[in-house]
Amino acid sequence: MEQKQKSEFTKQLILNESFKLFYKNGFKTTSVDKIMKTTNLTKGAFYHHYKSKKELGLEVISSKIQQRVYQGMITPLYQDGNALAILKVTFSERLKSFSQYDKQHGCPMNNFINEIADEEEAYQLALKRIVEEWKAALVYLLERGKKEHVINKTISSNAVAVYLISSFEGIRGIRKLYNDDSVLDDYILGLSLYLNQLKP
Amino acid sequence: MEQKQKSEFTKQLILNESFKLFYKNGFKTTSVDKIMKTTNLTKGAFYHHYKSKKELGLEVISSKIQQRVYQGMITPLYQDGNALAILKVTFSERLKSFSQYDKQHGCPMNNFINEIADEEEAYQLALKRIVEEWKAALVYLLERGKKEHVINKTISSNAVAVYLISSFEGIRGIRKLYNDDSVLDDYILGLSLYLNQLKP
DNA sequence: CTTAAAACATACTAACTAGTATTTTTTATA
DNA sequence: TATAAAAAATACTAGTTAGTATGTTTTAAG
Repeated sequence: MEQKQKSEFTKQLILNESFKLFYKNGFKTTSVDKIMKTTNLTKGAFYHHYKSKKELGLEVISSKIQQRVYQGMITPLYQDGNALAILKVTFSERLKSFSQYDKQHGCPMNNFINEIADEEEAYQLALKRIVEEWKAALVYLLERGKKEHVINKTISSNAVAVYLISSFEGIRGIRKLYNDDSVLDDYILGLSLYLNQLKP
Repeated sequence: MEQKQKSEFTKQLILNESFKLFYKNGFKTTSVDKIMKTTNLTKGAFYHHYKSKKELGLEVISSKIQQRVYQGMITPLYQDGNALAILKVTFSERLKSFSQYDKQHGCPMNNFINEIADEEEAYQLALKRIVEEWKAALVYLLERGKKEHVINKTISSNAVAVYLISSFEGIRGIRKLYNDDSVLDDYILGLSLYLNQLKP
């Protein structure tokens, strides 16, 4: 009984440290050796729990990264309340809540997308799954907003959802180039202009 | 006299092949060995022309990538004509003009930003320079549009410029996840909705 | 034609890479 | 408490990495 728990703990430890190192230094340039050094375990433990680095990468995406996006950007969209206000708050508060570290290193999902999505279909699929769920949540909220006469019925929810996701992921990258938040402030202003124009 | 030309040709050859390989496989995972194999030259030639891989990376950014962004996204903004129409055409035509290969591999600049901007200040600066010139061109065009009563004077040109750049770079990444253009069509629709709302 | 420098080639280093083979330690259970 | 399986450690392989040291070839200029 205790063994299973300990084993699961080890696997999670490797997963957590991997996520951190991938976020900090990139996936391809983080070695299994480096990961295992931070866990104070050895390669034997790694290959006991994961059959390859690729398998680990996929699990980091479908577990750690998905959780993060859900918590920060998807779950809030299912709240009750004015759809437009929820959009505005979710996007801008998320940006404002990031630590200096997170601003400097961008979006873990976007980093993965740009580093390895064009390399291997398995990564592509795992990442697409998250984006699609994000998009679905946005479309749901926009449609609700339309029903409740808060959002212009003539606009395409799909198009707005894609545009919102694109701009958010884009700014997470652009922000890496700067050492202050002015570009984020510009983005938030641009976003709120955009959202205001979705009114009926 | 001839020597200088040949030497310059070699340096450009290395630069061009590097750009292609960085675009295809990423910067950190493209080795100097691989680059020199595609040029049919050897390591001796490489380190004669470039003092390090980092120096090469910086030159790829400030030369190859800058040229590409200028040609595709900046120069067109300085055309005469309706500012809003120029924006719409420049962004959507650029997206539509990409080859399958370019759609799959995203934006070279955005790839660099997400791969190495948080690693080394020199890369950050070289990339920022391009983004700033792009932003300046957009702001110039938006201001001209305001003067010519084509664009709403109350909006912030800076904010719109940042929002446009973010969404464009974002969609270039998101598109990597898909095998068809529907997400690009959604983006273009979302963009034109957005641009229409910039009218006075 | 000689000479020196520039352009490039060859052969190396030391560190790192993903993954494997084998052994030791720990744990559950009979 | 004996035993087998799970968990983890150790030691290895074969390949790759950026960069260097030392050659050889080519070219320009006297």
